[in-house]
Amino acid sequence: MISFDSFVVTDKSPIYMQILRYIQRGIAAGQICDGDELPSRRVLSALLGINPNTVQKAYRLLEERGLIESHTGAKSLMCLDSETVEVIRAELLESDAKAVVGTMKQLGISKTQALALIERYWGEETAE
Amino acid sequence: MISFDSFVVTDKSPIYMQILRYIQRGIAAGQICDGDELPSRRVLSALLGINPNTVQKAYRLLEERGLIESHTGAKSLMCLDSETVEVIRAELLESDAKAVVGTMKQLGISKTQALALIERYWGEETAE
DNA sequence: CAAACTGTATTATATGTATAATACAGTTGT
DNA sequence: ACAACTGTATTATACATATAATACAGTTTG
Repeated sequence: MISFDSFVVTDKSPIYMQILRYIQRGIAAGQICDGDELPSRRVLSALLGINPNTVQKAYRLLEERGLIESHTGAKSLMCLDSETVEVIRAELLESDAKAVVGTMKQLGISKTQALALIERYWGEETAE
Repeated sequence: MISFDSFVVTDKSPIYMQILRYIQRGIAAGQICDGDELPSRRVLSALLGINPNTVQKAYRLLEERGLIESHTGAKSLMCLDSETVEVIRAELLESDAKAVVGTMKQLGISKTQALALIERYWGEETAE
């Protein structure tokens, strides 16, 4: 069963989009795998304190992207192959990197300063 | 006169928020200074191809934050002191750094990998 | 079988964002 | 003074997001 423990709604973007991204990041990080069971619409909505329709909207998008399989009455399952996982991972990495480079450049930060800043905010990550 | 040449509406967030951020980043980068003249609501809306009311909403927020001064009939001017500029700069840097660190960590990237990725996407920035 | 769960669909309501069309008061430039 | 610009305000409309309250069909489980 996919966990939503670390899901938080701080963002101002639509909740159904945040759910979508949460799943995609889970896939990219290898925490969410093919065949994994998703919480039901009602259960997840109760868990997150949001409307079932909002969860449904997110799940519908995931299905349209071919990432999950849903059938009336049955539980919804993740539907992934290794190629899909790699594509998602690459997409997320690229968009993240581009975003940070873009905003930092706009602030007039040098590459060295940017790297130092990120290193500092990485915090107590010791190993690696 | 403050330039909006490098302003683009790609983001999904509200346009008036994007205008707000654009100004704030300009302030932080030192491109926008105290006393600078803002384009009028009508002119900027025509320039960006959006509704005057949307620009007004952004300008109103800037005024509520004390960053601009507006008076009926008169042109709107930036209203900044060095302390304000530093606060804005620090806020933007912190939120950007936190955002990228958060998302990269969620993807299970190591600090070294993250730094390498950013360095790569920084592109052809030669000096510094 | 029957109860309790699934997914799916519909209708209504509220709010935020954006547009459109005006209107009016104050300032600026000729 | 007068025209052309400013800022500000109002009303109406449209769309996206989110909630609420149901309803129904299919499955899973005891």
